[in-house]
Amino acid sequence: MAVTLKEVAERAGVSRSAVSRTFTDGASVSAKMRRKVEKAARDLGYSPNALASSLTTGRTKLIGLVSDNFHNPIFLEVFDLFTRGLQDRGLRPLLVNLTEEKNPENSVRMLKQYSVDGVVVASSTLPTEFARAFRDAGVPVVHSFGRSAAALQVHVVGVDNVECGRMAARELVARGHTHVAFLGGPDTATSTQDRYTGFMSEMAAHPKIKTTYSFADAYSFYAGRREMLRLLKNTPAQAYFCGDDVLSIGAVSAIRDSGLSCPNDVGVIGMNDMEMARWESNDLTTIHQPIREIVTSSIELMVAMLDEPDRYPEARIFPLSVVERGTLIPRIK
Amino acid sequence: MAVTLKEVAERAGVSRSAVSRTFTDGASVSAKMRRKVEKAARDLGYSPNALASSLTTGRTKLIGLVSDNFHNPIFLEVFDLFTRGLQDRGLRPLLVNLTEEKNPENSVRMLKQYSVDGVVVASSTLPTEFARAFRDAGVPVVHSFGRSAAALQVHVVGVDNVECGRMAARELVARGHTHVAFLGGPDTATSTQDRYTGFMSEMAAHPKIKTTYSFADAYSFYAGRREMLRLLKNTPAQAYFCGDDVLSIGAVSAIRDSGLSCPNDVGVIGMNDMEMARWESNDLTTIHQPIREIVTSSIELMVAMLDEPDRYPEARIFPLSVVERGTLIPRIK
DNA sequence: GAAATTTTTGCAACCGGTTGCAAACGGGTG
DNA sequence: CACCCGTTTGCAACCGGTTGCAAAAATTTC
Repeated sequence: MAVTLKEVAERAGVSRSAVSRTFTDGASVSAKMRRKVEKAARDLGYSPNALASSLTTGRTKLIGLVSDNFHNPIFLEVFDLFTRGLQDRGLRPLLVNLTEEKNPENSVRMLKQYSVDGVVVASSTLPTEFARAFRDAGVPVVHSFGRSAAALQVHVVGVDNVECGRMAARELVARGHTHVAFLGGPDTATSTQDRYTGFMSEMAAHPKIKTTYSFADAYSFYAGRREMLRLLKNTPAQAYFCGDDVLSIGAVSAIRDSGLSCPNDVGVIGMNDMEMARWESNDLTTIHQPIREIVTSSIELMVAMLDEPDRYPEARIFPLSVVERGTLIPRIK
Repeated sequence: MAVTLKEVAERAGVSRSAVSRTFTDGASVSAKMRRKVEKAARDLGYSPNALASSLTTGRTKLIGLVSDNFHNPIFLEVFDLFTRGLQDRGLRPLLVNLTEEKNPENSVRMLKQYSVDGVVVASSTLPTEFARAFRDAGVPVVHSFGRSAAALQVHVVGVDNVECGRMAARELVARGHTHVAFLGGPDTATSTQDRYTGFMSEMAAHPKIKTTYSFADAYSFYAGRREMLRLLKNTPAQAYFCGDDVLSIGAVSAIRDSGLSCPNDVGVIGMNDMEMARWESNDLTTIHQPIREIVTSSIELMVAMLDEPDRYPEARIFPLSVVERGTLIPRIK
């Protein structure tokens, strides 16, 4: 079917090695030879078989892009950034959907079978064992949007979710509220756990402010809406830190549909600052997570690891910032 | 690094062929042999190299998943369905982001280099030349969400966008409006062109109803909002068919922010019925596109083509249906 | 229990490339 | 022109598997 090296060699009247060399840069070929080979290759429409060469070189330029987050629109932005960034560096993303996959075994095996050069785990909800499983299989791993444990086992790029929780708490405190609350995503997600910890630790410094918390069962609109509707049946807090923008939008819809004003009766601050948060119809006050920078940095780290697989693991933590919009009353003073 | 067939063979004290055979189903191996080999393989942690075997079998189980639509949240649903569907059949999606790519050459070459078994082009905006370019390269192609031309060149799975335009027109007519309009996405997208054609052809049967049209420059919130704000400066139509849900949500936000009521002063009907359309905060009347069925069918078609590459091209067209929600006044009568 | 038949196994060539090594080449010196 | 040295080229082995073929083993038949 496809044109092979051998055919090109025959047509150009040279050895197979010569053809191979003209297509690997850094190899020694004379100008004359190169011209002959390129002509023959062009005539035949030859392009080298990347998989065959990977057999000897040990590199496939395939990168496993593993995620379990196919429902939160922010991940479309993430996939866009990852695919383009990888492509620009000549790497090919092999997408793995881990939704409903409770253990990493299968994916590890599959990615090993395809000899990926590295794996990017892009998820804030997957337990750290997943990333570790890939590392244990001897594959370079970057965990984007992951948790940076003290005893770092794999490279992590993301934000400090504990600090995120604190930051949200400080924002709510700065509004002068007397009752604030944490409305997290599923409490199995590491990001939720950390934000909860941060939120609570900051609030511990303000014992006079009543602080409550609860968890929605997913990072989704309906989970947020449902949980907020439930909360509104009793005495709700004056403002909520929701663990995610989509969740927040659901919560806001619950507040408004209950005949309450969103910033005035019940405030909401989200997390992520996805594109949709900016839409005038949502106008969500939220904490900005620099996803572009996180993705870019993850890719750079991945590229570096391809040359230096045993690189000492590092955590790259990016700063967060509050984006003030219309779902939280202004700071006092 | 990785364990090879040869090592397993040595440890089990058998030939390499024997090992190969126990890992290819349908091959002849005795139960005793199988046990020996599997034991050795397990001890060594062996798993066969899919790329090496592809060299002789000519199959990689790699499927190029090509798209240029990384900004419309509905495509996250599409990617979710595709990746899971392909995985379930033992196929691996190699994701290609065609954003900003004006010609197919590079991607065709790249996918050929990786010897993909097939290509799924998932886009309603890419010109048909892209799909054709892959077919010309001798790779099985399915164009999902594509246009089904009369002279079909590649397999297409999707909806009839001309009919979609007609259906929207009929809905607006049924409301008794005297001025309706088409607000399309970019007029370079084939889906927009077809919906425009259908809309106009249906309205031609109602000469007493004023019909106008315009195009937003993307399938995006801001494009929709911007265009609608512009339209509202003059005499707007009583109801608009917007070429996409995200566009619609932008248009609705423009209407409401201008102090007008959305169903009563200016109505909107969208297209796609993405998850977000259902959210109470949007409550968008729209035309449902059965993406789950389209994706499933695309995958089935792809699988069929792997066995029969020269299959005669077919178009699989799925029916649309109107989902009535809150952005269009009720039908009269 | 021998012959005929079927199943299992190993050999060796092959898939499409890469690469270490040594031979061939080219050009500069003396 | 012989000699030397740096480049360029081809040979052949190898990467990790698969597979047609024939020999070996197991099973069936009489």
